Amino acid sequence: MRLKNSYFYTIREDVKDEDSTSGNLLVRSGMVKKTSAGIYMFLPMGLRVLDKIRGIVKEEMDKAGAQELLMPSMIPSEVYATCGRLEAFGNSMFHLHDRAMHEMVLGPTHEELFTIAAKSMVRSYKDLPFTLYQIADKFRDEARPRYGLIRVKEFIMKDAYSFDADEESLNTSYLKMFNAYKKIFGRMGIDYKIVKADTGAMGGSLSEEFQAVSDIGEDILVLCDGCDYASNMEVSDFKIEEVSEAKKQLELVETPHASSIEEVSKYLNLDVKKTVKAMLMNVDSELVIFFIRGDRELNESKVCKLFKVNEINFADDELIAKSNACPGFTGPIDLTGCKIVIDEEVLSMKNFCVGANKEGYHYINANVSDFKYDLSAPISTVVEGDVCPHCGGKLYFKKGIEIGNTFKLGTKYAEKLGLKYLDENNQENNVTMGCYGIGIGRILAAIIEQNNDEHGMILPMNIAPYQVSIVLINTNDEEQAKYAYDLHDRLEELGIEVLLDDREERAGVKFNDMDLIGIPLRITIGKKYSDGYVELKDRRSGESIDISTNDIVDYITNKVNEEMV
RNA sequence: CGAGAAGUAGCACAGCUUGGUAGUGCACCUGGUUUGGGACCAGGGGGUCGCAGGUUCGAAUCCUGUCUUCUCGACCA
Repeated sequence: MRLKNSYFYTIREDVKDEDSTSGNLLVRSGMVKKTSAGIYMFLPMGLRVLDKIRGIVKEEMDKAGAQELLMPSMIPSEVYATCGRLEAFGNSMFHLHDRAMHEMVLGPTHEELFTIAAKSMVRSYKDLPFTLYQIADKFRDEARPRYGLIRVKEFIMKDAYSFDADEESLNTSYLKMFNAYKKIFGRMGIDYKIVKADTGAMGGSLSEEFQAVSDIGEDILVLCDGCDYASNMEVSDFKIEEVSEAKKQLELVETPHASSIEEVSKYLNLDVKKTVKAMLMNVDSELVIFFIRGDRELNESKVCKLFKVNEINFADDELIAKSNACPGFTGPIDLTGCKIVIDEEVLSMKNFCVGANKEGYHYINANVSDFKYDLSAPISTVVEGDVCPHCGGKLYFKKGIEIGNTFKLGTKYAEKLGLKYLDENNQENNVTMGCYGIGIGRILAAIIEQNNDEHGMILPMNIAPYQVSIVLINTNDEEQAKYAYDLHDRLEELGIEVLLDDREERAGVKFNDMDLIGIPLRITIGKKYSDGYVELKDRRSGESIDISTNDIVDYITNKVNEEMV
């Protein structure tokens, strides 16, 4: 490709409305352009990169035996109503209607349609198993789009669905996809972790996330320094530390104006780990007060699962008034008028501090035997330094960008949509499903977040929009120009993707642009040409060497092949 | 959805307090000098100052409303 007379631009300064390195570099390189919040155009240079990522994903899906198809984006609402997912997605789904006022949605994910497609084909156990996938746009009305391509309202996703006769067969299909994912992210050189995760609106029994490690990641990954335990904070467990301490006498103490945990522990000169705080929540319009150790947070996803609800909210004053709780000084002792749930950890705590349900007072040396409760369950989040539930090692955190997710769905969708098969004994059974997603755009953002410097993005050979660039320094030198065009043509004939910068710009402008868009190898044709040499520069290492014009084609061919994975 | 900030040329911004010819840098066009890491000189093109009302002889500037974008939170497969 020649740059002269082609669509290509770059922006020299950071743009104001991008809040991430990758978002800024994508916009500055002219790969994408924001249409509105969370919606982007992919311009020619950006589409090439996207296609590379898509290509690798497709290759590995095909190798794993999955078959590609394409589903529509505009889908009748009834399809989602069948499995109760209109509610599950709520207002993160885009709604529209056709001229006959039929209610439609823009698909946020496609379990239902794939299940319906499978129904057309599956009759007997002999028809199973198989796996289908598509690479297509998904629509989710994010409350707050963020970080360039990472959180957007319209995005390209690879979603695959496996169909099996039973759980055992699902495990095989699942493992195939799981291994394909490892290959995909491995080939792209992404630094990632696989963590156990919440199944959320998808439902099912197991969910594992592929998380690209990055400081701008929105998920917290809980990792262990002693073993390979890895989980999303939403579902992360920890080992409760036993406190062996003689029980002391309960005591009411004055704590004027100290209502927050920090204030109380400071005022009483107590370790926060010796305090228990109350979370006054509205669960299904009922007041539930949760008690957890002072330094922890309430884990919403664990609580939601416990109560089988989609969401919990803070209780309002009206609801709180149904109990004798005193916000800021709420404690479990003699608390009435609400449901009391304590974290499992509290059972192991001794002589802790709790609110006294009386303005300006707390109890110290409280113990579980001092109060009644309705339920005890693990309901709090992990903090760094907690003990690993598997090996006893120390847990630490990293942030991650979710680039892939695999689910064992089980029979949820098959049951609701009537996807059944006849087994060897002529018995009707539900098909067991799995689903597997990869965010194509997120991968691009994650790669850039992990690979950039002050000059721009540094893309791997198999992702970069072009493998090699040729910078023709002096476009007026006819001999050098002719050589540049010839070299370009010869490399292209050999199947190498070349970008020839033949614009009438100064050398620095061209160098900077090639660096910005992350082309791995750059050939410079300039002052050493008369001696029979061109310069070859490696984007990642920054090292450059002079190569004879006789050897450059072979050298480039070998180097490109070497780096393609 | 709650709180805050901002919308002026393709991009980044000044001007607004105190109303009176719409500016700067980059980018773009023409000519010249340059030519290996974002050149220089001279000349030039490009704006209904987010939108709609209002106040005023006169509004980018003051007032009201509205839309959009960004930040923090809530939400999030």
